[in-house]
Amino acid sequence: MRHVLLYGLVGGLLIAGLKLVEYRWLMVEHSVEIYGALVAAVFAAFGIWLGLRMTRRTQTVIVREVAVAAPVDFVRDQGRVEALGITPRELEILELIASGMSNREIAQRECVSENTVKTHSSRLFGKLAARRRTEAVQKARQFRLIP
Amino acid sequence: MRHVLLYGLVGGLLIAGLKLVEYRWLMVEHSVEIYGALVAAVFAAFGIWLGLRMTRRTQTVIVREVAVAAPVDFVRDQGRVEALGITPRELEILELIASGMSNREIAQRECVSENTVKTHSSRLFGKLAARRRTEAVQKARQFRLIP
DNA sequence: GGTGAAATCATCCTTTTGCATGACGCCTTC
DNA sequence: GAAGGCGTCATGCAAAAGGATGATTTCACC
Repeated sequence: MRHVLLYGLVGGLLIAGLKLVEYRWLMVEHSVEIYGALVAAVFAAFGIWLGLRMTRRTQTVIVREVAVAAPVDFVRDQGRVEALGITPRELEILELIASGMSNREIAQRECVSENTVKTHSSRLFGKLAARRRTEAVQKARQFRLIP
Repeated sequence: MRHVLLYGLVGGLLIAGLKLVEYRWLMVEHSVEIYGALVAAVFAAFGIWLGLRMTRRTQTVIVREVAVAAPVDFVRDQGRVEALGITPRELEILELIASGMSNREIAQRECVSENTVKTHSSRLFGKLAARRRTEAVQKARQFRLIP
């Protein structure tokens, strides 16, 4: 880390500086205790500063999930789809049923016979354990198969 | 702060300890530089530790609002209800239909005859301009009459 | 005390839906 | 090439749903 190198450098300079101070400038007889205390104080301050510096940017980002009134973009529970063994075609029919169309209308829209639609919806009901289309729609919505 | 007092105390003890070490135990002629480096290292470490300790709780809590599937508390569009002239009873029947029940089941649940349920739903379909219960449910949901 | 909305029930009839069952063609997979 | 999933279509029957119409009761409101 850059700080450590910087720390070492500054430390060395400080020591040298203190030595100079003792030998060249003050020329006073300081006791070793005072000398040590000086060094200690300087380095302690520097350490605290370094510690603060190192931890200053330690911002703990707490992602709090807040219930925001969001137009929940629908995502299909694909796992459930596969778990129930619902085929893509059945899913289409399911959506059309949920939109309120009759079997006949669905048949015309999808260009298949009404019997085919009946077959699909029957299988769908079986897989959803529903006995009516309204129940199928309700359960499908619960299972997040349709919006 | 408690930490500062503790720091001073430990600092004094350390200095005293180092003095003892120098005078009583090792009795070796250490250069002032080494002695200073020792003290510096100890106090620097202590300072860093103290700095870390002091700033540990300085967590900047950033609350990031995340759009989460908010079960938007449903509020019925009472205006629409009145505009369509839908009666409370019809609204009840509508909810039961939307929950996937058959006319017979609704009749039993509400302790009325199946014919009554049929009448209610028929009127409901008329007011909602729906020809099937699934369509009625879809439109009612669009109109925010039901969740 | 009459009026009207709301809820209840009925009857007849049609349409829709649901269930069971079988079959065929097209793919992919083994 | 056999097996199985998927989509397609059919037939027959039973149940459910829906439409039209009329009737009765209750209750609030004028």
